[in-house]
Amino acid sequence: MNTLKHFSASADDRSVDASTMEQVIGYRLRRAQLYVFQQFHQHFAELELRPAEYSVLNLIGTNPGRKQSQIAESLGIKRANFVPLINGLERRGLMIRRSQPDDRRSHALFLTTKGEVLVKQADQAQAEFEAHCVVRLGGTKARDQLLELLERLGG
Amino acid sequence: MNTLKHFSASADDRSVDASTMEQVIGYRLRRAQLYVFQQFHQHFAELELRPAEYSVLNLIGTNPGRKQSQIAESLGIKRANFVPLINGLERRGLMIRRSQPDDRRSHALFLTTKGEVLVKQADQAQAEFEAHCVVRLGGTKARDQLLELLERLGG
DNA sequence: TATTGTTATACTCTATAACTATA
DNA sequence: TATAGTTATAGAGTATAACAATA
Repeated sequence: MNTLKHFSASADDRSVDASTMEQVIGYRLRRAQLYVFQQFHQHFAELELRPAEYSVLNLIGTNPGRKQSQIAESLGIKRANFVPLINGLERRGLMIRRSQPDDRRSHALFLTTKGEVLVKQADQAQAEFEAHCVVRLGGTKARDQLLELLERLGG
Repeated sequence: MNTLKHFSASADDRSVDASTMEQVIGYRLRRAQLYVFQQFHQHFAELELRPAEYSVLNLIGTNPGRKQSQIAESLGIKRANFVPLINGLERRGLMIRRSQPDDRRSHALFLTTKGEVLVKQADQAQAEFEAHCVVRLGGTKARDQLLELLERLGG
């Protein structure tokens, strides 16, 4: 080992300057989103629900009887990718597809009783997690500001 | 077709109510991030740079001579995934690995002249894209607020 | 023994094309 | 001919384990 490194600014000693990237909105959005999803995963581990699965069950709960394509499109999920997602939820007995008499091409989605129970638990876990985020943001006003700014960004 | 559907609130007529999910920070973060990355992709199509590739080249440009592991860790990229990423950049002649005499295990990273030229173009494209985002956010003050809120969220 | 870079691998998410059954 | 759901598949992004060279 070179003892001179203690007196020179060798590459190993210098820390990485990421100040430019830290100012980039997209980069910071990505890092924050990954972090929040990681936290979500910890809070929802017992319920065995991933973010997309929770959003689907939540949406079916507040919109019973909608077609697959309606729920999928509302969440920005391609209908082809939606199929295996709800296959898993249906296999777990959390929701069901029902054929529609008036248009036998489409399937209406409903929560099962088991699904309703899980969604209630998940909504509770989500409320607690959200409260945790609000504290870190500095209050509900800061949270509202963040949602407003994200809204303006589009998407 | 059943003409009665014009008088009843059938599932096909109702739109999906996503108001609950719209209040969820993680969900809104995800949607906004996907949208911004999609916009980024359009702005950077000519340069053939994906977000991760731009961040790597930018960081090497401002931190020449750092080890692979330093750049990778700073961006939250696992060193195993960093290898194929910079393989592509090196194959395109945008950067090079250099063996370090003082520690022959590590590779120091540098931009090539071609890489420096591309990074300058990319920084320009990024500045324009960022300005576009700032306009949508409602000014630089709103941008600073957003970055501050994302900072508080952690990650 | 520990670290750096590498390879192999697997799992998730996302995107597209083509099929089926219905309309 | 068009639509809803499905299947197959391919491409990214991400995660872990194990290895070679070096410290």
